[in-house]
Amino acid sequence: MIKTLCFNLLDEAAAVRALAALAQPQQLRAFRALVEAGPDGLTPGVMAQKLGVAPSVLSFHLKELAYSGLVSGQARDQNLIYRASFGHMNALLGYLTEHCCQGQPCETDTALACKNFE
Amino acid sequence: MIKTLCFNLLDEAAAVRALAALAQPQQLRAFRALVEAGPDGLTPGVMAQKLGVAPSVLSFHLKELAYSGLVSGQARDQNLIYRASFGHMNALLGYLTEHCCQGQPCETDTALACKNFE
DNA sequence: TCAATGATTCAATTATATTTGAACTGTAGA
DNA sequence: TCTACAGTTCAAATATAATTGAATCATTGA
Repeated sequence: MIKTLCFNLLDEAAAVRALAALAQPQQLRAFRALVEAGPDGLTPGVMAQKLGVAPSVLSFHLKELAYSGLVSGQARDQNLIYRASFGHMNALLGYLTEHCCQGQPCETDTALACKNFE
Repeated sequence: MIKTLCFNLLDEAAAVRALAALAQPQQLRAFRALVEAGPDGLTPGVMAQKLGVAPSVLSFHLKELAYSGLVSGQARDQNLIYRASFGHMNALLGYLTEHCCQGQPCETDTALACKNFE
């Protein structure tokens, strides 16, 4: 059965922004922490502790991630909550699948195939 | 039916290298050109023309791509042939699916779902 | 209102990436 | 052997990204 969730494909510039955001180790870790946290998200304070980085550094990296579209922040009470934008991550995977595997072995269902071997 | 092709998951450092390689517009274009070209690959000369970049610049970018594992080069007659390493690209998609979408909407078959809407 | 907390901003520094153009290497054909 | 061709390498210049620490802003609780 096909899931009904859909997403827009990115253009090259958007894909490059998203890739660049994830190509930075601190940002990749920050993003993964948000993915793990799921829809509840995390506050910058908690993340800074988890990741062991200075608040200003984290703030810088979160801004980069937000600019790339991969995370979003929302004020809530006295805290901010950041969340992974799963739809955008999806769109990135869609871009890569569409433009970087064209007609090749990794097409369409390889990711699924992989699942079966892990 | 599950395809039998498999690939190793990347570690964080390898994933960052591959993401960084694709996060550079020239490199992304070079890689896409190789993906398009498929198993036949392309020579640097042809690529330089296609992409409109100086040979030394292309050489630099191909080296980056090769270092990341996403392309490989092979001497053949008087030319070099570069090819996309589809298995490595696969491994990158595997890493992203595994570590950046955990238990979220984009899990497993969303890429397929996307296919149905394009 | 005042201090404390949570987070961002900014300018300065440091570190990395990218481009350029010239020099170099290896191979093939005259 | 000499020249031409296909690519790569290298040092220098330029551009961009990441870290630091201090200053700032907004919100809460006393």
